[in-house]
Formats: sequence, structure tokens, C-alpha cells
Amino acid sequence: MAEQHTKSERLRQHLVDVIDQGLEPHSKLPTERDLASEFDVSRLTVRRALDRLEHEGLVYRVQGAGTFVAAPRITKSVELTSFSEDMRARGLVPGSSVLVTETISAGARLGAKLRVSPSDDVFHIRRARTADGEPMALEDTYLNPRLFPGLIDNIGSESLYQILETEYGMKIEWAEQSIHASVLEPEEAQLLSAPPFSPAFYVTRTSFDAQDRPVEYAESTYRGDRYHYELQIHRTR
Amino acid sequence: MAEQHTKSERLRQHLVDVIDQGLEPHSKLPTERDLASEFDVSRLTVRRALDRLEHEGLVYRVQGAGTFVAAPRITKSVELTSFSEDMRARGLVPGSSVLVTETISAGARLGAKLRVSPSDDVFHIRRARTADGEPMALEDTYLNPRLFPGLIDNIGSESLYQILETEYGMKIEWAEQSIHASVLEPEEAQLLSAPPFSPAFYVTRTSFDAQDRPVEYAESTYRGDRYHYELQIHRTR
DNA sequence: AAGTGGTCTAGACCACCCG
DNA sequence: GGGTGGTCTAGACCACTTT
Repeated sequence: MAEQHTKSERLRQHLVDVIDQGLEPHSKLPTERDLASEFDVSRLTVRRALDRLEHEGLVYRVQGAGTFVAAPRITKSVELTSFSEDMRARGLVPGSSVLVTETISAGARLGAKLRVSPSDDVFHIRRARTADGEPMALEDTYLNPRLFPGLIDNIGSESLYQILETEYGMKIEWAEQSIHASVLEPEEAQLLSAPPFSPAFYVTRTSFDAQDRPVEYAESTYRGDRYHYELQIHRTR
Repeated sequence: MAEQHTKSERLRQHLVDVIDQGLEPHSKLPTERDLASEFDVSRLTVRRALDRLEHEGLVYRVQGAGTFVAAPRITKSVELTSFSEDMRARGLVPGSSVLVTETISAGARLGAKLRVSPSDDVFHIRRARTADGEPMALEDTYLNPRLFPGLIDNIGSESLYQILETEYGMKIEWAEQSIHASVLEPEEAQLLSAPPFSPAFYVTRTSFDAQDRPVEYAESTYRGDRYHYELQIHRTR
């Protein structure tokens, strides 16, 4: 676990542990004032920890009554995760096999996505992604070589995002994702061990760092019979 | 506009107005301390207003440097909207034609979704939804007749959500939505004027009110060639 | 070195829920 | 009426960016 360096984050983590270790839904948590004195912090610090837990859906608050453990909900709202995290969240073991690694000329489309000149080089990685050993998706990832020198020689089965973060200090902050309905072309179907022309998701994603620079552009085709989206959506207030 | 009753909300609204009235992206806003003294509030109150604006993507903050107007982003994160709102947000004119209205026995599946007995009645409404006059989706909506007496006789071309809210005081707060890849069955294809077996989204949605009671269950089939999802996703921290 | 946002404190008053 | 969460204050120190 990463070190928690703020008091409110340490308190939040403590409360997560307490909740996970067997508190029933709708159990009442200690009052904000009690938590403040017990952990020797101000009430505002307690409220910051609870704000985050409420936002994450682990607790709910009722004015005048207290703070309570939320009923676990099956679906979560959409979050930015890697394929590996996504699969683990679904209770599946993620895997990956690299089909292609190459350096190609960006061209107009990829150049625009990654904000490089069309004549510049980009890395291209094609991988088959698996869940519990079964083919789940084909993924073509494109990266700017200037940001990740030498990367293409170090691709293994580890998480690409992990490598970007640990080796290059690159943290992806947000992404634009587009989801289309599609069917598997025969070639894709064969690579995914699925019937040709069966339903599929075609997903494109451009990922950005904290300075809003495009870091990665990826096109993925997911088997529609094995993958779907579950989301919880709220009225914005 | 609804009345803003907290200081931080009034300040937030004021800043929204200022930003909308012509501030360029990356313009620097006044410092938190300046805003605090100008509006005669504490710095924490300023920070709460800015927190919300940052969350909404209108501003970004750089520690040690300042707070800046964010570049407008094309895509928005997923929000809970009706078909009509959704289409209007895409710049299309929504329409609807009612194909079926009937009262049927719930059965096990619908009973579970709407939390009524399998032998209870439910309303069923089948509609073809159009955008700019072109067929976009088929939608089967199921409702609990006890919550909406007489509704089935009043279905017109107006927004169903509008009727639920104005006639029955029902406000939908959140929903669980599931999105599957699919293809159009010949019957659906004909109703949607699309080729049979062409790509489609199959979407189910259960909508809940503020008390977490299921209000509506809907199954929709969207033409994949005319509809897709665009979302902006963020790392949760 | 000065200025900015990030975190935290100790205390206050209000709106709301419950016995 | 007593306790709870919701909002707010005035001030402090820290981490970081900019000059």
C-alpha cells in the first residue's frame, strides 16, 4: 500500500478497514465529534475523510441522525482503470499476450490523437487480452516514443500502465473514451476464438496526464458475449 | 434558477457567471485569499466553491501557482438523462411513437426488477424513439401501476419522465444501467429501418427514487450505426 | 524570498432527526 | 431538548511554483 501522508487519508483508510472487517450495512458509525476526539484530529478532518467515503459509496449520512455503512451496490460508476484492474474488479484473472510490437509512422489520424507530426514515429503494440485464460479483447495501443524511450524493447506480460508509471513516472489522470457497437471481423473472431460476426464492443480511448497531454491512444475490440458495462448513474445536482 | 442558500454555492454561481462571460481558457482566477476578502468569506468557503468547480471541470488548480479556467472539454462524464435530454444534448430533435400500451402480469423477472409480486400487474409501454425523425431505438418500459394510477391512459408523445414528475411528483434520483453489445433481430431491424443483424446496443435500466425504490425498468435497443457513448473518465483519488 | 494552493485546528451557529 | 450532520470563521503551518 502507498503511504498515506495526510491525516484525513489515514483516517479514511482506517474507516475502510473497519467497514470491510464485518460491519453490516446500515450500521451506525461513531459521530463525527467522537471520531475527532478518538483520533485526535479536528472535526473538519473527520468530515474530509467521510466526504470521500460518501463519494465512493461506502457510507451515507443523514442530517440529524448519523453516518451509516452503505448497502453494497453491485455496480459502480465508471472509473478510469486499466484492463487488468477492470478484470480483477470483476473477479477474473487478467492476462495478456503480445502479438505485435513495432515502430510506425504516425500518419494523420494517430498524429492528431497523440498530438505529434504525421511524419513522426509512434510505437504500436497489439495485444490479446485474456480473463481467466479466455480471450476477451484485442487491443492496439499507440504511444509517443519521445515520452517513453526504449519502451518497446521492454514490453512483457506486466501491466503497461505499471511500466509507464514506475519506469517513466507517467501518471494518467483522465481519458476520453468512445464506445461503439460492432461485430467481429473474421480475422478478429479467429484471434478471439469467437464466432465471426458475433456482437462486439469497439472502444477507443485517449489517455491524458495531469497537464492534459495525450499519453496513449488505444483501440480495443471486446467480445460482446463476455464483456458488458454496468454503471450506476446519478442525477447531477 | 433555484435559490442558493449557502455562501459557497452563491460564490460558485458567481464564478460560473464570470467564467462564462468570456474568460479565456487558462486565464488565472484571483487567489483564494483575494476571493475570500473580496466576498467577505473565509478561505475555506472559497475553497469549497472552487472544489466543486474543479470537480465539474470548469477550473484546474496548480499548487504554488494558482487557479485557472479549464479548457472546455468535448465529452462529458456519464449523467442520468432521459432519451429526450440525451438527444437534445447531441443536437438532435427527439421524437417518439407509441407502439404498444398494455397491462400485463409481472412474472418472475419483471417482478424482481420492480419489487412487486409476480402475480401483480405492471404497465408495459413500447415506443420507437426517433432523433431528427429517424428511428434511433426501441424501448420497452415497465412501471408499477400502484405508483402511477391511470398513467397508461395518458401516454402521449410528451416525455414520460416529465409526466412522472409533474403528474405524480416522482423524481428519479439514480439508476443502474447495463450495456450489452448485440445485433438487430429481423423484427427489430424492420421497426428501426436498419439492416438485419447490424450492430446494436442492448441497454437495460432500473431507475430508483430518493428512497431507493425501483420506479421504472426499461429495455432498449439502439441502432449501433447511429448511437454511441462518449465518456470522460477520471482517476479517483 | 514571496506568493500560491493543500491541510489542519478549535470553536461557533444552524437545520434536522429522534426519543 | 439533546444530539447529529451542514456550514462557516480566523488563523496557522506546509509544499510547491515563480520571480
